[in-house]
Amino acid sequence: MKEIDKELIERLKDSSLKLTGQRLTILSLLIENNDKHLNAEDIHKLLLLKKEKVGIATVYRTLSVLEKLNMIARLYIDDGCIRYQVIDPGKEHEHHHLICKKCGKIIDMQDDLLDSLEEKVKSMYGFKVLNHKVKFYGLCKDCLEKSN
Amino acid sequence: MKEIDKELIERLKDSSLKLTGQRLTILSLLIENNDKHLNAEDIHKLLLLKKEKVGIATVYRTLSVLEKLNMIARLYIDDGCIRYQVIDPGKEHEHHHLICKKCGKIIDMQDDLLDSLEEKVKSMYGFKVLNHKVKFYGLCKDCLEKSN
DNA sequence: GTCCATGCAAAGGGTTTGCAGTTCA
DNA sequence: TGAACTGCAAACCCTTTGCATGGAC
Repeated sequence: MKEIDKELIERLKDSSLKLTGQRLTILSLLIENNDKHLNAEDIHKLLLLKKEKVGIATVYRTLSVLEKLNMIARLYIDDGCIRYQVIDPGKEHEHHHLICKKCGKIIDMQDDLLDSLEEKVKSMYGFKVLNHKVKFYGLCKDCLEKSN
Repeated sequence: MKEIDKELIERLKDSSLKLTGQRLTILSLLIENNDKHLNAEDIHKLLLLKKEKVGIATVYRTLSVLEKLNMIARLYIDDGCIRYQVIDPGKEHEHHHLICKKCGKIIDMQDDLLDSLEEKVKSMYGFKVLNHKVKFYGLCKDCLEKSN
């Protein structure tokens, strides 16, 4: 059994929740497609493709459970719908994102380059940073090259 | 007449749009309450309080117009609704935000501390940054003090 | 006078909820 | 067995749209 599944089971137990096929399936799907930043509808469609019959309500409820268990995190790309990303247990922080304004591509940027900034925030505002979300909007390499 | 109103009129003209009382009123309201990060419903309620009769549809349409004219910007706080913030004409970038996980307070942080980071992004990913959104989640000064 | 903007109400899309039946522990 | 979970459909909320009226230029 995968490490992440054990983690899921443990956290479910801690909250007196049950392990179900649907929950496992949806978490696996999120892990497989973590770079795609799926929303509820995406997940539902992918499940149908895999011939897994899961109601859309269950998808929403499962996402809500996984979020509460701190296994996935909401990700607001400015396209008006809620997308999710699996929280890497080894990482304290979420990814940064590079979002191309032209083609809409979302690039993960894993480097934790903000540590010095967080220190400044602490000293200037007395604000203790626990997590951060950073999004850079601009033009990706491909679109930049095409526009030249 | 205020500088920002002139700006509005000019940008409306540039786009062959008209200046209306509603547009002026909503922009003023956004400026007055810029630290509150209003959403469409907030604005509608505030207008009713001021005895200004503006339909909710007009609020949405006005926000859309102001956004296209680049006078306000969407702001995704992770509470599922779209909030807006006036773009300071003198600033290239939007504010950064410090969001307290305990009391929900949102603190504007105007310092542009990310320039060096943007350069790194360009060299590492070939990604040209045009704008960025940075949110720090954590504990504000007050909540930190209370928890001690 | 012409085009754009508004208000109302209805439609739309994504998300949540109630309920009866099912599954997990 | 009992509490939690699921699927379905209806309800819900926020946002958008169509249309006739009103207003800016």
